[in-house]
Amino acid sequence: MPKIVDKKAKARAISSVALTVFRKRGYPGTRMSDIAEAAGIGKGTLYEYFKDKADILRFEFDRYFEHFSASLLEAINKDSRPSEKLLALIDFTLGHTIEWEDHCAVYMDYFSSARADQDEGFSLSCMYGQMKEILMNLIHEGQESGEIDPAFNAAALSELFVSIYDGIIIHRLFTGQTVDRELFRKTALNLIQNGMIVQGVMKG
Amino acid sequence: MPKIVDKKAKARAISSVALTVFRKRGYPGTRMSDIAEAAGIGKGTLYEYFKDKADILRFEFDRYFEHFSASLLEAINKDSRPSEKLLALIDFTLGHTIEWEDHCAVYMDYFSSARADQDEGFSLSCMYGQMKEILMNLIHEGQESGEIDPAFNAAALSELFVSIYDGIIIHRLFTGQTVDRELFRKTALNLIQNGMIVQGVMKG
Amino acid sequence: MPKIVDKKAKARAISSVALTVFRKRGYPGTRMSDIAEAAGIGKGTLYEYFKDKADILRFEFDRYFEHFSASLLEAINKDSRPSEKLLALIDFTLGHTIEWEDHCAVYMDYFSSARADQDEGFSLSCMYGQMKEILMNLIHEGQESGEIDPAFNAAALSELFVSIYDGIIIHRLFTGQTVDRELFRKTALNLIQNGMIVQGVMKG
Amino acid sequence: MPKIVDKKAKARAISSVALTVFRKRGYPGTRMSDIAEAAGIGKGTLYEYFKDKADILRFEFDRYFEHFSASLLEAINKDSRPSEKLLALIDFTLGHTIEWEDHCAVYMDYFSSARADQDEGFSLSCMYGQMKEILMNLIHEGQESGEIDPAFNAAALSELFVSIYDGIIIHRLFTGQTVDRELFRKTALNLIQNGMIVQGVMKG
DNA sequence: CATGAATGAGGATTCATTCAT
DNA sequence: TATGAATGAATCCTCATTCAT
Repeated sequence: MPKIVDKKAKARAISSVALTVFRKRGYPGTRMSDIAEAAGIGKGTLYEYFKDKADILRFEFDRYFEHFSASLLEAINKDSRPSEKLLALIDFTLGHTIEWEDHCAVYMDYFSSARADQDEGFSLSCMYGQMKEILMNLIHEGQESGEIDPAFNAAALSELFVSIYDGIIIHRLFTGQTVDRELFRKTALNLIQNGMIVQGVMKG
Repeated sequence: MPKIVDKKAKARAISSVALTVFRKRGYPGTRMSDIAEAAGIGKGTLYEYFKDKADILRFEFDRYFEHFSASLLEAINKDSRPSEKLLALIDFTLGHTIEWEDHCAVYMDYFSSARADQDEGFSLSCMYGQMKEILMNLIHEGQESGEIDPAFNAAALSELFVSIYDGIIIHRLFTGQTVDRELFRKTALNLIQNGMIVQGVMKG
Repeated sequence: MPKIVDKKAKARAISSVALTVFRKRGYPGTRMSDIAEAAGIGKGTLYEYFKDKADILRFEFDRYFEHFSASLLEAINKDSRPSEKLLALIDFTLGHTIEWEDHCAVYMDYFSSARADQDEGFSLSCMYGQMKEILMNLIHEGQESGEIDPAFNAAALSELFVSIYDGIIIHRLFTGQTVDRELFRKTALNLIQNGMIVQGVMKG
Repeated sequence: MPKIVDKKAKARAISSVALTVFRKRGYPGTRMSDIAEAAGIGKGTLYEYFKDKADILRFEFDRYFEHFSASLLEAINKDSRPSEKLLALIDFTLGHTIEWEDHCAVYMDYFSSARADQDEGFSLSCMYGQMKEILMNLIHEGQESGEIDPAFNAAALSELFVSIYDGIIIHRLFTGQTVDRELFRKTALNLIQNGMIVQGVMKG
């Protein structure tokens, strides 16, 4: 009678430990043995749960992304106006970088390693594309309803938002946090709100 | 009489080639032999001009940083008002990411994977620190003169600007460019300008 | 259940093989792959048991030194008179060079070329210092009790003995053995005995 | 009209500088560029005067050995009795290690590298053989004339003398000098004299 | 299932030697 | 003759992955 274990659960437990190690040492700087040691299991055991090193990263990234996607829709649908939805979305992403801070490091690691593996053309545009799509639609709607300054190019603006999201993550990764997170979040939101929203309409 | 070579010039030529290789293959994914081959020289020759792999990057980084610092002051000093200076500074950095695109991409790549051994004399925090200092001073001045919305926390705002700078670079690294650069630059500048500047004062 | 290996025993087996390779090819001339091949294992496996090349030697050196130190005290304490102890000590060291011939040869080889980086924890001077200390004390005692010719300077004489020890080893390394070892040992002992001991007292 | 230089003289000047570098860094630890730099010439120039790195060492060794051989005969022939000749010879060699101290380091380096180069059988016995031959003859003569203790095996004793010579050199190389050289020399000579010479005969 | 011992491909770096000038 | 720029063979060491137990 084989020992019965919840493979899924153990995989999650392992990758969760791995995440903290990745966070500390960076993905390329982390050895499989580091992970095994931190998880208190044998090196070989890792391969019972994951195909290879990248697979651990991928697994944890997927968790991150799934949660992100699911929560995103929820966050948007609370509000009704396009501009409100848009701000809610942005606020959500900023909050998400705080809540899933450890994963954000992985997020960067994931892209870097993915880029390195595939000589050319590993395009993340598909993943980002989804996000930009949502943003663009909201911007368009907001511009049509007069809530958002029509002077903005929707594609450029949505790309900017995604870039800001990435930037906040990586800058924190590089320098650590120097400013209080919630203050930082509010600052960012204010800047975007002031910069984008047509005041008369919002207030009216 | 020996062959006479302009060592400085050749070092620059090599590191310049190396940079494009780093861009294509990523820093960790680039072998010294790749660089040598691309530069049309022997592997050993690299070590006549550079201490090690990181030294090649450091060399280009210095060039980048020197140019950045020098141009920055120039860009700022054209204008007189704090808010104008601030916008000029932001505009300059955005333009700089376009002009030095390869360098930016490679640094992001390097720093996001180096983490573990970030002590080799790449003055990342020094560069960011300097930048934030300048930003904060301008924001403060602008707030005192009433040009910039006093509701903003200067430290948070300057960190946000630097984050946006990083974000633009890394997002481009991940996805390539999907939006016209100049349009993108203008969009970012507009958002920041609208979001931060007190209109009455500016127009007055 | 993993393969269980007596790491200590395997390390000794490997280093033991390595020693013979060092002896044959010289320390600098021995490649890690030579050792691996001779030991019938993979190159990487060496690093499971030893930090680096020098560590293999260090391991054998420790074994040698431990055995040397332990046996030394034993050899001395059999006799009671200082002069007898001294001769026993010298006799012991001469015998030791025969018994541990390979080790001796390799150390000479190592130390005569290492010079530049003699800081890695080979306690050469410590070993010599200890030895000279013991020798000097015995000589002094012997001189006080009238067994040893008081004309000798104790420090110089003990340094001479250690030099002879080194000389016997290195000469054998260079030329191989041309004279029967036991005869050689006896000759050396006689010379020293005759040269140092005050006859009247010994015989009396 | 070519620049006329005394090739021999320049070679000697170079190898003389090289010697001091070898002494300091050891032969394997000395780079050709180190020598060139110390000699104030270009790296390539070394190859105008020497076939390769080993050739520089060999050159300097030859100088040493030639001087040694020539002076040796001189030293011996001053005295007439075998035992006096023998002691003079030993005294000469001891003095020689003091006078040619720098070369002694090279002497060891030379043998080590020679051993490393030739997988097997690089036998120094020919060189040492000459020395041992002389020693053995003197010992035999001394024993026949009753000056030297007939209990000694001449071959073993002469090998011992050569070993002591080597030992003094290498021990000094390892540990530096701790005892005054002249005192050390006298001590060694006394030990040998007392140990070997039949007193009655010498004095008689 | 679990393990960790074994592996070897892979890469950075060194340095004696060559050779164009 | 003198040079030093260029070279690439050679070697150490790392670490993801495999597999016998």
